[in-house]
Amino acid sequence: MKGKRDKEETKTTESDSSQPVNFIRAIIAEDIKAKKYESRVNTRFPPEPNGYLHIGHAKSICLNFGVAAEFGGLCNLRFDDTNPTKEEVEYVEAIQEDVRWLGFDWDNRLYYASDYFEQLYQFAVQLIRKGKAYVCDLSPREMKDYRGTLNEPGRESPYRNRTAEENLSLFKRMKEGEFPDGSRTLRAKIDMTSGNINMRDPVIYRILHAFHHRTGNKWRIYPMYDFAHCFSDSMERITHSVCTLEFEDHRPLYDWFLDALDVYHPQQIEFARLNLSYTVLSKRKLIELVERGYVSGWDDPRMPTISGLRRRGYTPESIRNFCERIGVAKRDSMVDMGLLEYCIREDLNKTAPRVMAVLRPLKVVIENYPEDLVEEMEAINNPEDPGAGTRKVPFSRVLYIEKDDFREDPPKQFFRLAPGREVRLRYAYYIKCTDVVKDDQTGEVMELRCAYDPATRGGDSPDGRKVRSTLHWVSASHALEAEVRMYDHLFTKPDPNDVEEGLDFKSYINPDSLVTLTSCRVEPGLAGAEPGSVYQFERQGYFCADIDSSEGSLIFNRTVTLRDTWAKIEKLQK
RNA sequence: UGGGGCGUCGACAAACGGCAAGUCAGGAGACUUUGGAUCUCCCAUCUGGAGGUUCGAAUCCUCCCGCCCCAGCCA
Repeated sequence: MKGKRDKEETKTTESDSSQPVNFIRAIIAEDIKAKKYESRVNTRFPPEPNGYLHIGHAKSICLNFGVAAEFGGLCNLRFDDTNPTKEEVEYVEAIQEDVRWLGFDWDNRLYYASDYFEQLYQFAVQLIRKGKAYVCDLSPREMKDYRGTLNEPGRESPYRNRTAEENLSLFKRMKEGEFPDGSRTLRAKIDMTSGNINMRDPVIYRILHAFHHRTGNKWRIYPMYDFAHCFSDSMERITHSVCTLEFEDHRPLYDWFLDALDVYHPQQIEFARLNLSYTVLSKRKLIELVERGYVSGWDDPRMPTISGLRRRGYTPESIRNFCERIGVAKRDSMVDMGLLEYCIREDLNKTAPRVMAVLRPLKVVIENYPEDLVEEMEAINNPEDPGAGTRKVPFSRVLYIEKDDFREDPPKQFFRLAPGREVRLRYAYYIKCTDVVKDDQTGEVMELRCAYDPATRGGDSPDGRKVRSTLHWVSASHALEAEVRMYDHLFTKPDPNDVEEGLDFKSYINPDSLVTLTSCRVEPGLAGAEPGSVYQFERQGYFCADIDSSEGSLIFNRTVTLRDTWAKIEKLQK
């Protein structure tokens, strides 16, 4: 058993072409070789519970948990909950659900920065004792003024040289709640002339008389990110503290705090955050979409949130594959939404049962088909998976086909049904269109009259004649009615963050990002489709039963369309 | 004009001085009872630019150009 495992491990390390190398994996591999951190690997995923997780977080989750697993290490889940004014339990619960759903497990290593408040307070006291921190009475306005600008150095606070005793006493009184919000801060004493503004005596603690979702009213002072994060990493004995590029400037501060108290020192490594075309991935913007009602909620299937993607029909597997494919690097980039769509198609193609559903029904009467006859046609559930078996689909004289599958004046290369033309009905018969019934007033095509060839049952013609097209269909009297929500990109612009003068990102919201179709007809086998279950509606795309769906009212979300060669041709013709 | 990063195919992204991987997109064809899937082939004589070092440079050096981040008591 052990021998076998060793062999497998050897194999995977040798063929590391299967695991794309990225610079973070490379650093960790080298550290292990150099016996740094006793060759341990312990990463962490540290979300702030102030919003839902999105696909950009998935990149970080896959990286942190993935790399830990790969090197036989651990990854902690830690809530970075140091700002009670923005954080909520709703988010901490949703975040855990999403990480778990993505397929990752933190075992018993669920931590909160707020669990460290007492220890963090002690660290701050130590810093004061060492003369490396001081209580500052500058108002926010004044502090900004003293900070200087990008080009000019800052000036030292007049409170910078208080004695340790005075600082200790003041800091204690801050903790006790003696002072109002904003009246004082605890600051690190570093260098007001530093070119790196983060080093110009950054605030470590601020006064906040706010209720914290975990510590209640116990604290009136809360640590800032830079202070809390490095020490949290240190206390958890994190080896590699992976974060996004905007924290690169904070690394000197991260290092400064840990060195100042000479404690265990993880290393911070930064990578570029994900940008995805046709959507936004900033929490601020996502919150705005939710709160202003541009979408139905965090789990609106158009949202790039994990919960939105889940409701849309994306699988954890497809998202993990996506994160693997996009790679990890330090340069800013914008990943094509098409790649995410490719990943879900790739997954669903292998697993989704095929089914026939008519989204925009057009009535077809097979005039030479017996009035009362109903035949059960055998259909393949998944051509990619023979084990998925077959099913029976009822066929009768009156059917529905897709409106788009008929053209009175078929353009070049349109192979589907047209007057006088013969096509195949999938798993059924060849039919030929003999007549078109139109509305007298509008001229709209209301119904097609067709003739079938009984010799083609099952879809093959004994005389070997070919038809260019195969259409999906449902039997009118057997089909179930369903609502189908056709989702598309939330934004019309590849980069909605690139705003023109006088507009903002919301100006580019796609008005057709949701088109609801109500009188769709689906094959009877879909009765009672489990919410969340995904199907391929043949020739259309992948659809999943929405959580709003029930036995009595079927609702499907379009996850993604199938690749559509005809749509491409048609677009070129226009 | 300060500090920190980054520039390789339309989009991602490898290559760590030895002669530009792979993936998506795109194109051509084969096959096809999904215009799906699958399969085959094509798609950077070139790595932001200019010099230099070297037998040899995307990789090293110099200068230039461009893009991103930082002036919250947010993370």
